[in-house]
Amino acid sequence: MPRMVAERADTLPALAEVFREYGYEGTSLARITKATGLGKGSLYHFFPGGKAEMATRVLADIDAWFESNVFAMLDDAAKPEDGIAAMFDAVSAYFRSGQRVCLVGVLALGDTRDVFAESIRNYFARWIAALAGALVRGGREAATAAALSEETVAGIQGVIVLTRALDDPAIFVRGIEYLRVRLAAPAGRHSCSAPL
Amino acid sequence: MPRMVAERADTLPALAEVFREYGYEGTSLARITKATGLGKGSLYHFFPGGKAEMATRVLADIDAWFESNVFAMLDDAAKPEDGIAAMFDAVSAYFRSGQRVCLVGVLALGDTRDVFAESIRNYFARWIAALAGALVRGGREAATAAALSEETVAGIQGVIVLTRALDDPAIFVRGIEYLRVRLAAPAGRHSCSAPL
DNA sequence: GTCTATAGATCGATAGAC
DNA sequence: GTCTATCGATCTATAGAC
Repeated sequence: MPRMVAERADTLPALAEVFREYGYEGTSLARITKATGLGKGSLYHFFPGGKAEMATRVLADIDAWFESNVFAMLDDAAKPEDGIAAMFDAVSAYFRSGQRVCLVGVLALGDTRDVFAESIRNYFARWIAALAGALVRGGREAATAAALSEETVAGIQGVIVLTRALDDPAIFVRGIEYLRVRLAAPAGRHSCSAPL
Repeated sequence: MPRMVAERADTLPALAEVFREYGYEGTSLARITKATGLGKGSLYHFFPGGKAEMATRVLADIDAWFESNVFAMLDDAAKPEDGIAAMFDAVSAYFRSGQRVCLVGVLALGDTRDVFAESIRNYFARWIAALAGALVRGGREAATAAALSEETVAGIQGVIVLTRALDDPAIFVRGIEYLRVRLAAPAGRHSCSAPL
């Protein structure tokens, strides 16, 4: 039977939401105690390294989620196009049509980038590599797959920014749909006429 | 003869750099005094509204720069493809191949988004509209131009994020080149085979 | 384990001398 | 105009009662 009392891992989703909303510098311990319902004593019991450790553990938690729900599908789907479709579905749900921000991207833009550099790099490099692998198994040339996967992952980050900037989830939906169609386009050249 | 003593406008570039590097919450007055060389007294003389006014004026300054160096070229270039080429050149130089971050994008992701909502919205909406206008004059259909311009502006934001995340300016260069080629592709359909 | 109290530093902002 | 001094609030982090 799961404990009602929080374990450290139970606090991570709430923590992640605070970091996403306020960024690293904007996330104060006061906001964290409010979001988690835990006092500072408990927080420092779970995370002796303080705020930096909280963010590190959140990043690891996010990475694990993507590993299970996105990267693994790209690696293991019997039909690579199914894995790619699953990726877009998972991403659309995870980012709530662009109303939820990518914490890894937020940290990449900030001045604390160096502190979390390895986590940030691994997350994006793993994502790009997994997508490129699926594209290669789907018949693309290696160079084309590498370029397409890089552009797709960047494109997802871009539509999140633009969706937030214009406060219009339709931008996210259109952008993801465009990226989806582009990857599904018949192989041969870098990109082909997309029916948009 | 220009005064050696700083006017308010003279402080804006240094201010912008601090906000870019540290975000809004991460930008302290201590960092601002260090970057501008001005004491708090002078800063509050120039910006009675404090940090919020500093950020607002910086946003207006950025918007003016893009208006002169990007949007106007898109609007007024005799040949629209020249305006688009000028846009990519200006953007590549401005963002220093992705090593410099887009402050408007950073603010769009943060929790202070609401405070600067109008500036953020105007910046991106103006950019997308100007680019779409150039594409239409270049022979694209209105709907295609609207979609392409939205995807291009999002794509630029995305490659900035990814370049910072992987700390590799080559990603920015490749991404911009891809976007450039895509917009230059012959009209007719949404996108065409790009020679990448 | 979880809390309250609080330390010590830094925050944004103001006052007043010059 | 620009500075220093300083305010009260808030920050991260710690200490110690329970």
